[in-house]
Amino acid sequence: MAAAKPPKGAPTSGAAGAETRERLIDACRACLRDDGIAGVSARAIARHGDLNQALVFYHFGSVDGLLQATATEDSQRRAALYADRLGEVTTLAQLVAVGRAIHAVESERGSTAVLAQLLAGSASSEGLRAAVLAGMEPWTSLVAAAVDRVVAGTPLAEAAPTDEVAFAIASLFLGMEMFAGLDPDHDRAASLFASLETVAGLFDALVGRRA
Amino acid sequence: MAAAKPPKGAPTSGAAGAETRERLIDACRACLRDDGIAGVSARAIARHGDLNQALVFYHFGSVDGLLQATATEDSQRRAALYADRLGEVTTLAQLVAVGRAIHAVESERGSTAVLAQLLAGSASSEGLRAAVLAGMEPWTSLVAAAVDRVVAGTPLAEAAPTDEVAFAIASLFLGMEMFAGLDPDHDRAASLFASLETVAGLFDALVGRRA
DNA sequence: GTCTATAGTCGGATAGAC
DNA sequence: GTCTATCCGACTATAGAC
Repeated sequence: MAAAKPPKGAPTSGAAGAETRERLIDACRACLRDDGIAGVSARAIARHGDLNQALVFYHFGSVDGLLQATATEDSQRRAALYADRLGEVTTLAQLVAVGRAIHAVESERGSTAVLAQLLAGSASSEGLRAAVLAGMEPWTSLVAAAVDRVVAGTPLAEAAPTDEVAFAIASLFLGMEMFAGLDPDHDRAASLFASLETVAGLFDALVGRRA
Repeated sequence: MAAAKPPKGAPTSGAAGAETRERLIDACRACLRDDGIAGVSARAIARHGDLNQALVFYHFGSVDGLLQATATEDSQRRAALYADRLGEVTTLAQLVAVGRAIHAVESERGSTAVLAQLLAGSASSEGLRAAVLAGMEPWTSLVAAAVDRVVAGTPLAEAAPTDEVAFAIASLFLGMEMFAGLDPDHDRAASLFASLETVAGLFDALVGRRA
């Protein structure tokens, strides 16, 4: 319920401490990916990174603080990594192609699964909820801008406000990943993207765009 | 990790026990909705339903057993409730309208949020994973059949295999609900459905359908 | 079938040695 | 900054009274 309260502001400034901080966040990611939010604890995280349990509290004040830091760092990494590619999108086919590529990478890394678990955890932590929400904003802005360019000058520009489409795309990614965890055998997302590319091609042709 | 193992098969057959079973499942739902999977415990569930903590173990063998029973019952309820309406869908506009109605009801009840939490929890419980997966099947079949009727005779019949569209729709619902929990102030799902109805109208007109 | 009581375990968090 | 040791509360699960 309480936000992160490290002993004194940010206790880490030296180089040694900064590396430990990173290792803790990495371990937290791995723990979320392998065991889910329900399996997270300071001890479980420490086991995943071969670290000492007390370090969680020294560097982040609480388990919740570490989860918040993980959410923040993950979303910054994502935005930095994909800003360029999303910025170049001008057709639906390109948007779908970029989406497919991003999904492939993030799914492989398990990053979307981690986000899903953080979201689930935000039901019981106000601070985590705020951190995840703040982290989503730059991402959805990027997608919204891309959608803006795709529909510009088509009849859909009015019908499908970009915020909503960006929201739909983000929701789709997240939901797909949650279901993917259920049944890892067949990768439905991959075949869905293949179908989407066909539809996107039809759409672009319809509105007179070329890739 | 272990599946449900009630003391002896199904220990409940009398009427009194059956009611307690229901109250436990209701309390489990409420607990998942309010606190998320990370906040679930036999004690927390008991508090939500004003019940005794030991009853969880008598009726379901373990907390995980109760979560599995909740997943199963919830999906049966959902399928029974919406089979009729989905069965009558033949246009995209109808499908979107039914989707909007279902989302409104389920979102209000918190049922989709409960499903999202159960899915998150299935990362750490093989038994729960199986229960949720089994519960999804009748539902996706219904949606797939509806999509089948919608695209029959259009160019999309080839491009968008119904299983994938059903998967996409289910994913979208789930993802939307998870994000909705982040930011309950504006209901993005509602405005998205409004936009979708416009697009659906365009599509139906394009393929020569009328609602 | 439901309750109280309790054994045993695990996790959050801190104190203090190094 | 990192480690060990530890307190304390919450949890799962069971035994046994009612």
